Amino acid sequence: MTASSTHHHHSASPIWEAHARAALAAQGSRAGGARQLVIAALAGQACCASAQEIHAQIAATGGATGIASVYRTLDLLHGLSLITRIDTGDGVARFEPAHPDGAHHHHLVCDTCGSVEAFHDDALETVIHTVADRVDFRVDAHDVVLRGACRSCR
Amino acid sequence: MTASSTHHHHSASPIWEAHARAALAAQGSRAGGARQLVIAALAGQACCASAQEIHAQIAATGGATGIASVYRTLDLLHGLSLITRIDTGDGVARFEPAHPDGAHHHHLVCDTCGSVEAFHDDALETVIHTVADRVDFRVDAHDVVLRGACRSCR
DNA sequence: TTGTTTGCAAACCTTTTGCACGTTA
DNA sequence: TAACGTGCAAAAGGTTTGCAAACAA
Repeated sequence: MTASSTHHHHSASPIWEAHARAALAAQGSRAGGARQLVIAALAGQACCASAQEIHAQIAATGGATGIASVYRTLDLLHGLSLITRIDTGDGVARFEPAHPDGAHHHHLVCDTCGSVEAFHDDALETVIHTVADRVDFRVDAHDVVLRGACRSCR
Repeated sequence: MTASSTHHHHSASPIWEAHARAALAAQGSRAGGARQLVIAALAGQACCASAQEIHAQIAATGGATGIASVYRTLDLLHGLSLITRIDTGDGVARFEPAHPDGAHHHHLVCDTCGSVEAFHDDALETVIHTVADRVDFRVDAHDVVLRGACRSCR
């Protein structure tokens, strides 16, 4: 049994939040207000979210942040490999926490309604590592996106 | 022997070009000038290309086309599944001919120089189909992007 | 002729950047 | 205080759309 379900594995990551804060501090970054809000929003999301969505969610919880700070924080976190960037094909970048243990999932994107679900598959990971070893390329990361119709749109 | 090399499989597709033209005609579309130029440019490309690149290449070969017509044609072709859309992660959509026999490849993207190479792997295709069968989602297409550093940037 | 396609320009959206002000350590 | 972070507004792409002229069938 190599495959898990498509259910989300977590809807909030206090562990990741602490990890991210520590990594930033260790790197010499300061703990500004906008930065904290973005990290908290990322930690609280179930799957990937765009910069605009994170900005909106911060506003919805009473926070106030410039959109530029959201983009700058995402850029900073991504540069430190604290978040993963996902392109679901609609021209908008989405992000989600990158777990320190390397655990990650891939995405099912509905072409009709645009919803995104997560899935994980060990056999898929194994094959990708095999491919990564044989190509003349140093592979640091990989993305797999399955497109089609979700349960409700099907 | 399940895996092929990372070399490009074709640098021009007259077969695809005829196929695309026939599909458009069968569907009632007219053969306008811009449309022909975009189809010819797609047929002649080795791997995926963005709308802007296709537009530039048409200009380079003496053609003249409005960028809007390039986007409209790409949209039309994509809607008929005559081309595949690839997102390499830089926020620009890229396209390449979709072969009628379903043959396709995936991409290696260099995070340093942005170059894109193609690769194919049968085991990867098999695993993806297995995953597609088990998830609660109708999977119509899939994309795999491996990121890292190409030979020259490594 | 008649509906389709095209080109231009303007509009849209996401993302980036310059710069002055506010904040952290 | 000295460097860093933030917000605003403007700029920079890429992509889409309205519309009148050009064109294919």
